[in-house]
Amino acid sequence: MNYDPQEIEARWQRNWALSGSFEVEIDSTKPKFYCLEMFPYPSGHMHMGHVRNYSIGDAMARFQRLMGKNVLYPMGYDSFGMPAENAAKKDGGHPHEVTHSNISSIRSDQERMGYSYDWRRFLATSDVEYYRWNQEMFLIMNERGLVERRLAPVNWCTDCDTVLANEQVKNNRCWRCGLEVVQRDMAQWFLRMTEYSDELLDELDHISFPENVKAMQRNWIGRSHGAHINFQISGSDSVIGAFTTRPDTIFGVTFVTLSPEHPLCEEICEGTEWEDGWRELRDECAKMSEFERINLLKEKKGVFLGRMAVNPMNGEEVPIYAGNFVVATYGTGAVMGVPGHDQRDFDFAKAYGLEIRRVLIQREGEDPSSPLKDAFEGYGPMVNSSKDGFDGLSGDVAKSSVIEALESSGSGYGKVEYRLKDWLLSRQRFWGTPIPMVHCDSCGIVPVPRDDLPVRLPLDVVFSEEQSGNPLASHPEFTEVACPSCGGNAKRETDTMDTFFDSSWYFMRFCDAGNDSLPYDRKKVDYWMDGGVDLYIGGIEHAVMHLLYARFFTKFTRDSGLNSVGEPFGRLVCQGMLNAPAPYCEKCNSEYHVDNFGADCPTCDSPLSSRSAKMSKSLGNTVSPEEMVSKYGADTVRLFILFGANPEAGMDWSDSALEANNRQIYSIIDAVQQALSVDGGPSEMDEWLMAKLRKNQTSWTRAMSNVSLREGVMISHFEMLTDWAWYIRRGGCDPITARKLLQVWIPMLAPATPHLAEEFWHNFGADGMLAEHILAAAPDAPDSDSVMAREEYIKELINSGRSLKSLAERHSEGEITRAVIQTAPEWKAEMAREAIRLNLEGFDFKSHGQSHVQSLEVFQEESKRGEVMQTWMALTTGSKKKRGRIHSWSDGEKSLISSGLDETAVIKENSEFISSSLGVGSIEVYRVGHGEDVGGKARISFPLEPGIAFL
RNA sequence: GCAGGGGUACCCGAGUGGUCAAAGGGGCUGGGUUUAGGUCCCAGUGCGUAGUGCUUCGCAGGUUCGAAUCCUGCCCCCUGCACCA
Repeated sequence: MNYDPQEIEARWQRNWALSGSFEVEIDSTKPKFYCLEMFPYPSGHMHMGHVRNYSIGDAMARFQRLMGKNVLYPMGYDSFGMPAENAAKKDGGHPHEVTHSNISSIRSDQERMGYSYDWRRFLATSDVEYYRWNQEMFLIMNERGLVERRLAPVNWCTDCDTVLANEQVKNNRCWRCGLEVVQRDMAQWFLRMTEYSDELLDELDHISFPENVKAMQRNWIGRSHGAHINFQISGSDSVIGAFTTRPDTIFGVTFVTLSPEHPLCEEICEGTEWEDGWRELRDECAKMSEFERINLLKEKKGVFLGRMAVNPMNGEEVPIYAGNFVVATYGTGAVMGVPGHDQRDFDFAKAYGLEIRRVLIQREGEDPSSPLKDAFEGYGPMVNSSKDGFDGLSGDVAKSSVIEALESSGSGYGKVEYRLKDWLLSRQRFWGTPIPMVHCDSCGIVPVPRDDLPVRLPLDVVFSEEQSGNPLASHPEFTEVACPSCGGNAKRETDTMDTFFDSSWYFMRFCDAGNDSLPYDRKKVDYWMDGGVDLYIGGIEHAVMHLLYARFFTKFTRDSGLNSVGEPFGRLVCQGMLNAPAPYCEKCNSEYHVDNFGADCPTCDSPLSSRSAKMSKSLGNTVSPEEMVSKYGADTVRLFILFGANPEAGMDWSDSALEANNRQIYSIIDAVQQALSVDGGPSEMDEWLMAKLRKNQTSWTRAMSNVSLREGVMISHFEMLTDWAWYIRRGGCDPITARKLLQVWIPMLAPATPHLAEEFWHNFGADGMLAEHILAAAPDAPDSDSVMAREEYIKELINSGRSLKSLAERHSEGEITRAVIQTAPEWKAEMAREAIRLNLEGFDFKSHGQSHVQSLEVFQEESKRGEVMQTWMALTTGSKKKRGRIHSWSDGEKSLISSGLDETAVIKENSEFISSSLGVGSIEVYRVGHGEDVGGKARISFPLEPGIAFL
């Protein structure tokens, strides 16, 4: 076959589209499989990371179709967001046009790869057909009390000109542009995601996300159980509320610390000598950059505020400090200081000369007054409690006793605190879903009635670099509106939604993408989403953001009666990084742009080596999918990607490995063509090939089901080929067997290399397209094991013969021309059969083995005793390092022995093959005793391991 | 510091009590096919040895008849979070 991937691939892509092979609807006769990749932001062309993501998804979608599943596999675009808006600002035009031209180019790249999407379900979140349902969802949330507008300190990114959600701030920097964020007080729209904190956390135990993703989400939600404790300010009506997870250390409190931003600070020290100190600390903290904070915070810094607080448990007065280490936004922004049992407080107390009190001991009997070198942060019995009834209590009992006491005195209560915050939804940008709210002078904030939806983004907006702020705000046709409630003059909300809102439910919209009267039909979503998306593939970077928002959203829609399922994703696979070589300086431990290959380090002038690094524009080590596809075809690129590493593992790009995979494709083509043209007759090898086929199909199905694609591809594209080559080498040439093989092998090639497989299927003359074919499960065949073992026997014989021959060559004068093979004598074979039989009966070889051998007839022959014993031990107990053969033989080998395999006959039948494989002119074979004991090899002969002498 | 994942031969990478000197691929070496590259096929790739032996799966111990695999301690790498009370 003249392999022209460009022609073949285009042709089959056309045919699949024409016949609608991948278009699916609800079908109650088949199990469903929903395969989904995190949809892309359309930034132009597809890059290799996308190729990896979608090649994994497509392989799984195609595999599941072969398994008879009804597979939903859609594609769409997360097309709202800043890059398009920025591009419009820079180059003119409207983000809408920029976006749509990008979508068409990435889509054509995807089509060129042959991904089997149901393109009818295409969606782009920036199209009003999609985002109007965002607005509807928002209004439903509002009706359910999940929307809140409130004034709050928010994260502001100056570069992006907008606020950011907590999740979008990494190390105090904007996740998108990397600029440091600043705090601002603004009135913003929030979604009350914290309503679902517990469910979001607890359900993690029941979903199959990778452990690291679960850990990140658990961390993020950060639930801690503890107590809220009120410390009365001495001589004031005000109270400092502090959250602690360690109420059992309440008697160790020797100070209370407020965050410098805490509103009570000012009240406490205003007009006193302490005020200046506090103001200084507060200002310092407020303007601290991230870098400074990391350095400064190593040193705990605090100022006394001049007043005392009362410990509600014992009435003791302790000083109140403001401290730079107290986070304003966590808990209450106030901490009780227990230096004896908290290292941070310990350091603080040391620095400011505060009392360190021991109120827990590590173990019973320890001296309660022994001083502490460091804080003891573990649990232990309470001591030195300045109130009766607590000493001796420890752990949870101690905690709940303290909480009980606090509750009965009204000075505190048990409390669960979360790190998770409500979702800050509003963005001060144009290219997003308009928030459907109206500000009316007389009615206040009024939601847009659902019948008035959608609130459309105007298309007649001119973007320019000079402008700052949201262009919507200066677009009167958009902002001027009649109040839906009173009809008076009102202004539209100009904030738009965070784009994570769009991606929080698109997977449900895909189930019913064309619906123009509802976000989606409940029946359809309940069918496709049952048990969640069956396989969701994407990058780890969304472990917290997207995956948490989507989980929240699904629970909200469930509680609103829109769908049944509460967890959106059944199985999540995060694909690993795609790396490529980059110049690397070991001395500076840094990577440089590929332009530096062969040069010296730009920093230290030492020679650069090479190291694998994440493909990135900045290093220039990217590989263009278009280029690779035009050079080798999509199938080669897909094969390389899937075979290079399992989905979760990182993988290195390698041009030579890509070429090797291309060669592999040629080999497969040759093999398939050969299989289509063999014209011999049946042989013993047919049964073997069929046995291997069954075995391969079974392990392939298992591997693929488990998304172990590398293993799957290895079987379909490598082992199957090796088997075919062996079949031919061993003289197999039966056209009927070959067709039986192809009937199964060709479909197995489809997940990774679908075009090639489809072409084979066509040449094979099968009915219909492979894309719509269902592969029957491999039939059971009980004799497979021994058929394979028999062939394995010959392989092993050749293998050990080869290594022996090289030894023999060193010991023999002349050239080696022949081999004499002595198979094990009947008594050894008989002994092996008996050992296998006894083992099945549960015979205790350790205690009765010795006496059993001695009772055997062969043992009576004195000259043989040593060999008999040796054979018996090798068969049963083995040596220190090697187990007895009855344990190490495979089922197939055991059945060969038990059925009395005639080794001599097998070798004779295959003598020509064996002698040519061993590179000897001839071989002679007989059972030990039936000929001369050449080279004294009789003793070495063992069942399945004949003695071989080279002459 | 906390959490999660890792460390296997020249490289990538499977393997989670015995069938393991350890799959598969890449690279490298040798042979064959090819009267041209290329492709393709076969073999070798820890050391030893006319065969059952020795050493090796981050380091050091331990459990076991037997450990890459289980346990303990340590070192190193990656990822995320981080004065979170």
